Amino acid sequence: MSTRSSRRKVIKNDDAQEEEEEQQVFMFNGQSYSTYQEMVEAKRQRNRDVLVSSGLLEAKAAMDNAAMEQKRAAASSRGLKRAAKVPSAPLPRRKSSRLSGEKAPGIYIENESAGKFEIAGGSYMVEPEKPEFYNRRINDGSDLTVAEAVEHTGSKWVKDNTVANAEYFMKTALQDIVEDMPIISPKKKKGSPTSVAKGPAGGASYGITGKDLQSNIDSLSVDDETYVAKVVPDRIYGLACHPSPNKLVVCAGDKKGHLGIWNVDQYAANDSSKCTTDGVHLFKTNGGAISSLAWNASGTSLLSSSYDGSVRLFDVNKQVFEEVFATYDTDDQYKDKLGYGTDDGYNSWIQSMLIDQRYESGKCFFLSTSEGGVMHIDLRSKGKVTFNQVLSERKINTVSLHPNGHTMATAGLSAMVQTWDVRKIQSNSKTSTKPPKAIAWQHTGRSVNSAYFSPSGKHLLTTTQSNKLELLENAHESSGLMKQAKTSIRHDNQTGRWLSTFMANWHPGTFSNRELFVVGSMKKPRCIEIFDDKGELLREIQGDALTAVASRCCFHPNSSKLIIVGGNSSGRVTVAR
DNA sequence: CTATCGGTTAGAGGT
DNA sequence: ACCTCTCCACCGATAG
Repeated sequence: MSTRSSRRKVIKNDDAQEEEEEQQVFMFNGQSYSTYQEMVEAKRQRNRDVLVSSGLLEAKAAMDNAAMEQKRAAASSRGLKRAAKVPSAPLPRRKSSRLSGEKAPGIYIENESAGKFEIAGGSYMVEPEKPEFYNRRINDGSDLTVAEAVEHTGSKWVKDNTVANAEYFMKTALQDIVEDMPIISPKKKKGSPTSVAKGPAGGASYGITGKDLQSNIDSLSVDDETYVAKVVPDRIYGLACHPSPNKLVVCAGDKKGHLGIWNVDQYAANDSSKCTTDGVHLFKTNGGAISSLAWNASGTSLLSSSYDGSVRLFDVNKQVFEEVFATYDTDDQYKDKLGYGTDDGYNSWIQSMLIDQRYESGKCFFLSTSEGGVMHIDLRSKGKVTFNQVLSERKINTVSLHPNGHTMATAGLSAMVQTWDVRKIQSNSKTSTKPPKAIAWQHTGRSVNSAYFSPSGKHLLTTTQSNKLELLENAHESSGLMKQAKTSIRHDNQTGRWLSTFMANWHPGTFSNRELFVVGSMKKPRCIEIFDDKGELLREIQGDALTAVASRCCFHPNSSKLIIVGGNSSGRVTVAR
């Protein structure tokens, strides 16, 4: 349909000279109108009709109603609470130096880009603000006591009893929890490890099967606000449960380097009137986002890796956060550091960490970097970098080790999933004779958030930016281009820039040959999804207490009942049990 | 090839 | 009820 009006000049009388008067006719939709205004009115009426007939008005009304109905529930107030604001004295009125006649020193901005600028002119030079420690780390790398780690969180979070509460929990309560743990780990064989040690989490089979498993899954709920607490101030990157089968202690690491530890059942165990913390204890252990958090199998040490390039280890017996690894550039002053020469520049950081389960101590781990590097660190004796190799041109998001103990999967921004033989990776990119070669690979079109081997090793589970969850069968046996995944689940993984990316995560045990994984979801109402290794959606857990997207989720590794924890973008942790 | 931009996305906290 | 802040997540396009 034409919406253009046509304008015609009609000459009424050719002969009459003074009859040169123009008479205009305004055409619209085949109708003629004698005045412009009438034509416009007709056009407006047409537009109104189109709007009404399109149904958009009804649709809008329906949406408005729906929006009214599902009003956002208020976020849980359990957990961290800010110290009350102290009203500050009004600042003295600023005096203009220009008005008071002071002369500028004749400086000007020489070069400005990306938020940085150089000041030139005169003798006045402004030194760019230098961070106090390498890569804005929390300190020079020395040990951090529990009290210091609490104090680093700042006055906003530290109240009268905060330090004492945290010290009591870390020293007494946590030690009790560790001592209370049954000894599950089998004796370790001497010599070079051939398979992943069956720690409490390592692929142990659980008694729950068939109907019991389903009813266990069905019983999971997030209805009560006691299931939610603010554990860290900012967005959650790393999430981990303490491996104790009897107690629920959840740890979360946030964007700013905070570590929050939530003793979930403190209320049940203690007289609630005495609890001022809701069981939440906050520390700051790293200077940048905590990219990964993990407990060793025996629950004695907690490792945190950070964007600031450091890895800290909290040992329950030593009661300090020890910097066990940190990246440094090739400046001579760092020559003696373990991480000498592992920092590739200003936009290089540790993207993920994986505890190497072949060694029970938890003293060996893999690190992946934003520059596509993978390192293996071994702290058992003096501390060494077993290897440090560039495996990708772009950031590597996750590293996963197959239970066979030698097939490693990497995934990241290069839009590829790749497998490698760790036994064949030489120690250093610079000195090795040949660069490492992938055993197998698959192209995913877009970046891969994560790729994890299932506890049995049968499946490699990927979460991708092309909105898929995929299960690759026996990926450790393929070479060359991998076969397309048999199971591919459509899943909205567009979390945008304010939420942590989704990373579908396995339960570390098996359920008589059945395996489970958990993943967050953008669906409304908000929910957490559980799938099995066939790709079947077993449950969407939703409830009144789950009001925000749980972008990082994991299972409790050892509880005989299923427990899921999820972390959201405001530092809150939700427990489904 | 590198840097930068705009678009997308969700939630809390303050007024 | 609105407005503001988040600012290395990632994609695709564009400029230099």
